[in-house]
Amino acid sequence: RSVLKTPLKQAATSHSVLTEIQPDCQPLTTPPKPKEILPADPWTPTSNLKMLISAASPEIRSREQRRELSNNTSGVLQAKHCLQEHLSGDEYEKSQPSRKEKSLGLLCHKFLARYPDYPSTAENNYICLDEVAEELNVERRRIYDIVNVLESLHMVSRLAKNRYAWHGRHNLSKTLQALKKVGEENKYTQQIQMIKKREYEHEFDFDGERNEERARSFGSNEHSEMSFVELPGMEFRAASVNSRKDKSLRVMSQKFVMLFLVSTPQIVSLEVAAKILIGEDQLEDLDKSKFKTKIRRLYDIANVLSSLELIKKVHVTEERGRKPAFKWTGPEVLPNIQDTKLETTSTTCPPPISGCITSKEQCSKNLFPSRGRQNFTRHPSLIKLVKSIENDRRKIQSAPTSPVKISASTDQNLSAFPSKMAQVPAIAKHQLEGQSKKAKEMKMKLSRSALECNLSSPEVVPKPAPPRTAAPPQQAALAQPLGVCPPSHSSVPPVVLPHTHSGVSYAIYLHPSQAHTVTTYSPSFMLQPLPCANVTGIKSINSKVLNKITTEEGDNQIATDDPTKSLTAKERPTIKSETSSQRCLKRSQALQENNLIKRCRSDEESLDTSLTFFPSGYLIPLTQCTHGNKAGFSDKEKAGICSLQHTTYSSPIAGVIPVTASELKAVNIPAFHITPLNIMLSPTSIAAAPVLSNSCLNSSNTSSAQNPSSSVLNFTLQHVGLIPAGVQVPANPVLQHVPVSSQPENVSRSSDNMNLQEEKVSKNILQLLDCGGLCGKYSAPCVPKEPQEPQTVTEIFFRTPGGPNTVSAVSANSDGTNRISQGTLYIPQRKLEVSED
DNA sequence: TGATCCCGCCAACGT
DNA sequence: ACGTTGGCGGGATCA
Repeated sequence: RSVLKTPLKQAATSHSVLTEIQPDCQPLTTPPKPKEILPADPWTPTSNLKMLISAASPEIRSREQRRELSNNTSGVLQAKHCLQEHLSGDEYEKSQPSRKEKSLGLLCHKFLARYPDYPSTAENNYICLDEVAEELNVERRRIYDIVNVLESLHMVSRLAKNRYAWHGRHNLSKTLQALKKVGEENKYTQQIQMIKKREYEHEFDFDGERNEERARSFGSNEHSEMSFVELPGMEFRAASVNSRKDKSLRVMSQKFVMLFLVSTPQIVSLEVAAKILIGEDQLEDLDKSKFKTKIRRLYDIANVLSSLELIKKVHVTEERGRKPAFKWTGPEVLPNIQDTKLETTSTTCPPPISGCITSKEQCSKNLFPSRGRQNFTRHPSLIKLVKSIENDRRKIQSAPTSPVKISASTDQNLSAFPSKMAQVPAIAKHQLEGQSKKAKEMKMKLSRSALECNLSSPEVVPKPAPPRTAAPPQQAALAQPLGVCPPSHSSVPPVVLPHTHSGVSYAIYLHPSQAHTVTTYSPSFMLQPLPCANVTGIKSINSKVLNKITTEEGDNQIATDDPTKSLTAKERPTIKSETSSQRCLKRSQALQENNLIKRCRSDEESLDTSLTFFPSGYLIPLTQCTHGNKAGFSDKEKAGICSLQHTTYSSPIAGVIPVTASELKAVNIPAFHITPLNIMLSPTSIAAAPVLSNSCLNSSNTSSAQNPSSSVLNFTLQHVGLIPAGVQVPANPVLQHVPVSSQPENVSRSSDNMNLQEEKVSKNILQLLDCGGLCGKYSAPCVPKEPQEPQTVTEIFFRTPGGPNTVSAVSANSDGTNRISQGTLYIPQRKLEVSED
């Protein structure tokens, strides 16, 4: 196997070049293109690092090195250090390339070093694959691996053959948001849970039934086909050029990223990822070879993502042993973009049906074309939902907490938006990252104990979270770390809160994932923009799979860690900047309300349901679109994305269904079985908690908004009576399970039970919804006919427009009473440990 | 050994 | 037909 293929150009320069050592930064052998490098924010630690790396010799080999590299600030220094040492000492050493020196990760670093993170729009950042390959002395094949992954993040886009455009991280936050959304729609969280559970149960499938059942339940298989997720601004370019089926790396990369974004701990093991990625297509024939191949590919992707510092390798230790996994170290992704503000906002809603919607849809349609026939049938599996929401501009005070820092930096997020703001220093980002890193782990351990207590009732002390004050956020933050119950709560005894208002004024949006087969594109239900800006979403997730499966992985445990970290650094970021940025966006001011658009795919199986509550009096069902099965989203995905930009959308079809709480009841809501939670709520009480925050789409860095929102959310919830005072809902988005016990004493009950209950609940809810006509057919097929038992628990998420900030669980009793567990968020866990390295 | 993952054959695509 | 992409999996390295 001599060199057959190597392209001419490259052939000449052997990889030997790589080996060469350059003491200094100056890249001798591989001259980086100066021009490109310059533009970006040279000064960020990262950039420096990159420079070093690029210049540096391959000497750097040990993992430590890599790690260092990935680390931000400190990393730079260390890296230097290391480099120097190595150079001097080891030069003679194995000149041979050593595998590591040829690693994709290193290559990727070099590649990235060539381009600025945030290229100015002015200059044209074109990438010529040939040139790059040549300069980096690698086969072009390798470059493809890198570029494909970058493409998946929209950091580059193909312009033409052999030519790509470099976008850097400008689109990153948007992309991540989009991916997160899609991931949620795909129910990846559930899939993950399921897989974990299976493993846990011993892979043996004795209980084929169950597995099967589960599998179907979330229709994991089907989902899979989703295709490449496009970003609004970039779609065309990319699409135009890429006709090839995006099958693997690109899509796989996106999916992989999605897994991180939807996982609470944000840690994904390769095994799980591989299974999910495979599983989608084909159910269970986990071929060994296939699995192996998938893993290989995942490593390739992971290497690139690691170079981007989006993930980092860790090991999850479970009962079974250590498993390789990766932890998300990238920016926190704001759940959405929407936001809402509160009461004030423009009451004027944008026209529900207005053209925007249509345009959007069309957009989506256009995008989807490639996929082909699948669409036709009612099975628009393709349809995904898009929630778009944007808006907000002024977020009231919500920003409160956000102090300073970010102010200046507009952040990448901004960049997402068009134009011209391109160059924002990434500094803020770095800062955030750096902060985040710090102590998470330690905290986690501490917090871990807290986790144990699933239910505790919060003490009575109500802590009013002032909607707008800054202070609250902190609390929220604390709570979040675990995602579970905040320590404080744990000790607290369950209290039942009277739900104060059963105010009529809230609307509930449901988007059952599969609710209807939507013939039309439109999601079966649309949200109407209500006068009130705020919207809170409640999502019930079918816990069937989820809950039961306690995570086998350390994820849960890990959760502790992450949250902590996230709290510290990330949340901080102010929101203000965002605001500003946003205003730039659309003038859709009127539209501001968030909109959610979701397409539903009629997946019978899927059980998810999400509810969004609006403070308005309307009950509006949303489709959740889990988009369907296989078809997922095709390139056209973008449609969804597009939606983002539009502030409001109303579903073309469905329109709004006004329902008052009472009506709701009438509708059968009673069916809602909510498990006995600590708090009782009348159905009506479920009202939405108005949330303030949020918003800004692309605002600042990473995570920011959550605190404020969470605080607001908490406040709201408390106010509304959904949660007892004093209870804080974690800001952390994603799914959280809340254990609910019918009786206080049950607190200690096993998770399993809880899970069961939850499942039931969800089912009940679904049924209920179905009855109400909210869910459409969805329930029947999906939900087993089990009689509802009084105690079931469902997870419900309260989502602030800004993001999935908070979650709380709500359970319903057959008696029609709704209760919310107090602040206890339960996350199933197993003892897992995550170790870096 | 198992975890990683480099290497490059070769098929699908594009032009 | 030839060049570009990139799926795929053998098998070398690493840990």
